[in-house]
Amino acid sequence: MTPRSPSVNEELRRRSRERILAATVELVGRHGYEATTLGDIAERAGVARGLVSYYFPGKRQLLQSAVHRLMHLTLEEALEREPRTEDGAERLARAIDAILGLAVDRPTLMRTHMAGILQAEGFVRCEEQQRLAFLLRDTVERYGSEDVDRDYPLLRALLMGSVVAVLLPGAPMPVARLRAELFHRYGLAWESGMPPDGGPPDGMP
Amino acid sequence: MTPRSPSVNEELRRRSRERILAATVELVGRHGYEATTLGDIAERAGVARGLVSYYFPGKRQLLQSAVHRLMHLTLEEALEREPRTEDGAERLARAIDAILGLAVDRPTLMRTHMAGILQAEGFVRCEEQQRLAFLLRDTVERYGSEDVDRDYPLLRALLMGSVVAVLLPGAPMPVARLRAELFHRYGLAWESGMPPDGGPPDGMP
Amino acid sequence: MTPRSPSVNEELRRRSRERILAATVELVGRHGYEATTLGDIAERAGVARGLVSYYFPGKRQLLQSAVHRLMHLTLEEALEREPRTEDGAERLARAIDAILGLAVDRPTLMRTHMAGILQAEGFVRCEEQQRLAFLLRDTVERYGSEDVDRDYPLLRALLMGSVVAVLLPGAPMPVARLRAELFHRYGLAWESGMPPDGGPPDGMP
Amino acid sequence: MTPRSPSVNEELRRRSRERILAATVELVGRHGYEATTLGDIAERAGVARGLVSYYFPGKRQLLQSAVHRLMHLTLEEALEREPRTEDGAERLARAIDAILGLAVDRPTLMRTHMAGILQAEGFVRCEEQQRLAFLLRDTVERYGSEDVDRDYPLLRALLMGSVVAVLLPGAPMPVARLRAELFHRYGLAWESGMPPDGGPPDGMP
DNA sequence: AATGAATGAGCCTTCATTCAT
DNA sequence: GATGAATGAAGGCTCATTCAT
Repeated sequence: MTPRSPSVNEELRRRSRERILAATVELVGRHGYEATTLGDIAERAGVARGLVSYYFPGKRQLLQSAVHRLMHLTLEEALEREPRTEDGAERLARAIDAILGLAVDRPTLMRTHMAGILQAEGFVRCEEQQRLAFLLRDTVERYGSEDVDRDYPLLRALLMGSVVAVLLPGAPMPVARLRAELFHRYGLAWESGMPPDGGPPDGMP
Repeated sequence: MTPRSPSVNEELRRRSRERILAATVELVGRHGYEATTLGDIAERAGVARGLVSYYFPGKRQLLQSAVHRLMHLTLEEALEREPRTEDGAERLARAIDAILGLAVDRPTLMRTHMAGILQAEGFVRCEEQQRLAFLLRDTVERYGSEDVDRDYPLLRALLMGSVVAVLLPGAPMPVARLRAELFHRYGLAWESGMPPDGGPPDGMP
Repeated sequence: MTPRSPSVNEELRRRSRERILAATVELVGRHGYEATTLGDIAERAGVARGLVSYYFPGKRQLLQSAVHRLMHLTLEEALEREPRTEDGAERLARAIDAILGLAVDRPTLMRTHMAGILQAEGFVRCEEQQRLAFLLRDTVERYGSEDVDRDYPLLRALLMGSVVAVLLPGAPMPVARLRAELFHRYGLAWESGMPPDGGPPDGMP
Repeated sequence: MTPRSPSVNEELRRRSRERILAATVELVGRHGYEATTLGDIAERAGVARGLVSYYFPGKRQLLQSAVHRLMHLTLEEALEREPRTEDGAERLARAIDAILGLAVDRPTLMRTHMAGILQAEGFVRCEEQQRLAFLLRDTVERYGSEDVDRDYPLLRALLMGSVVAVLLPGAPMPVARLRAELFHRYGLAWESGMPPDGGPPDGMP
């Protein structure tokens, strides 16, 4: 007989949002953007169709939030992985490997994401994007950048361009080669980073 | 009621195709992919709505053909520009500058194009794409590659990734910087290539 | 192997338009505005769903066109009815009876129509409305008005207000009474006009 | 945790209701029916979204209550205005002027209202409507009607029809003219009524 | 009495594509 | 070779309403 307490409401909201974001990553990652409808996402998330529109102002923005959240979580996990390190170079290496790893592990999702942010009006500053940006800026800073406002966009553009190069249909660039170029550019040791999926790819010296 | 001669027919066909392709480049370059309908394109080209679908098997493929044709023409012009040269390095430099120049001159078109080829089913081998590929392979070969089947995809991926990096919404990478990185990678002299729009950008050594 | 001739196209278009308009009058007249969907209308008209939107820029405008067309046809028929007359008063009487007759015969349709033109943006000058206006202006003119630009709006407003009064839910005004007031206002003889459905209603002196 | 006393509860309820009704008049009067959502109204009234539906059984009914309440208040004020009068003709004149005044002062609101009661199921007997009806019946009675059950609906229909004629989009009827016709019909003196906004309009004899 | 997260039916619209001519 | 009327699936979105608290 009493309205729900604010904290309960917040928890309710948070849970619904997360279910929707998770469902989005899953379905778009599997079937692509156009083949996934908001109805599919709602169904998968176990919420009503309208709730998706209630929380996210559009399909594209939803995907943005979902992928940026995934990138943030992945990056965070890589940076905090044991043995935890404070070494700036090591952290940058881990960041690079985390992003490239996403391209390898979830090619459809990342392709869709890249396509999305390239399209007009496709890039929107959502909360999740902000969190990812913060983490990446911090990584650049700890790496020893003297001008983060210059070096962060550079790293971001290089990473995104690399993701595209790796995912290019027809004749993609081998990840190992791109990793090597990026590592070389930033003066990182090959052994750094440690891609979750194992050691150096085949064919690398 | 005399049947048209085959050659006249072919000429008619060629003209219609070209008008459609030109209209596509223009409209998509101005308004983007989704905001441009096949009806708009047909109207602009001065042909009937149905003719567009009659010549091109889909909207996406039409865009592919249109952009690849533009890239091919641009590249060809750069390579044949006076003073014509047979020097492989110079020709590669010109090719890189031509592609980066397109990204700068027609950002919306190139963004749309990149988004298109990233999407599932987005990349189709059309005639125009073949011609572009041939020219680029030739450039790699004359540059001195010993393994064109390895080096051509590499160059292609690097170029496409660079276009994305340059066009990245939010915080793009400066073209000059990217040009420098590519030239350095391929051991090209800064003075090579000669971007049509002038000499080295400010701030570059 | 030759495109359809323009005249054939026009006939095709006219037929589709009319089927849609007729279906609209029928369905909205039976079930009301909100209970009728464009899909229902398309189905009834035997055309594809999209064709309705192709010809009419919106549901409301479609209804406007449909009802104005009906009013025009009804009015025209009343004015041309045998014995045809050139007498201005008689023609005005017929016009008044025709409009009031519509309110009586198709209450739901006319209620919906009145509601439509009262709503914001609800009144749009469509071709059908123009034709109706022309006929009514002509009637006012032949009646002997010295200032049609003043007297036509007056008649129109009186007629529309009368329709509303006749259709007012809860406690409508008897048509006969309203007819009497209008006829008196314009100095028309009770015997004029001749409503199609018979002589003077019961209870009138 | 002490239960609120019944009277306090009632006061709370009354206040919430009134805030909602006021917000409705304001928002619908400004933006129209469709452009106003229950959410907007709740926000403006400073209550929760659900409370509006809790108090009023539907959007249409809410609007009915809101406008009928406004009409009742306006009418009441006109009838009680100093110098207060018991003269039946004078009171009827005031009533007519009050209603026409509303059409002039709040065109969007009254248009919306008329559209609402014309629509199927649009007319609902709410408490506010009852109060308005009572006041108008009383006015008819004091005016000297011998058959209120016949004359009240007549007056009501004439008034509503007049409001429509005045508000007709495209080519409305001048209020002064309509006022004259109504006054003439009921044998009222032009000087009666006294529209709040001043004396007889220009151009009237 | 009041809250607001959640519901979900239903709507209009767009537009690539087809096909008779 | 070309036309354009017609198709019809698909889609995102709004919003009045419900209900647990």
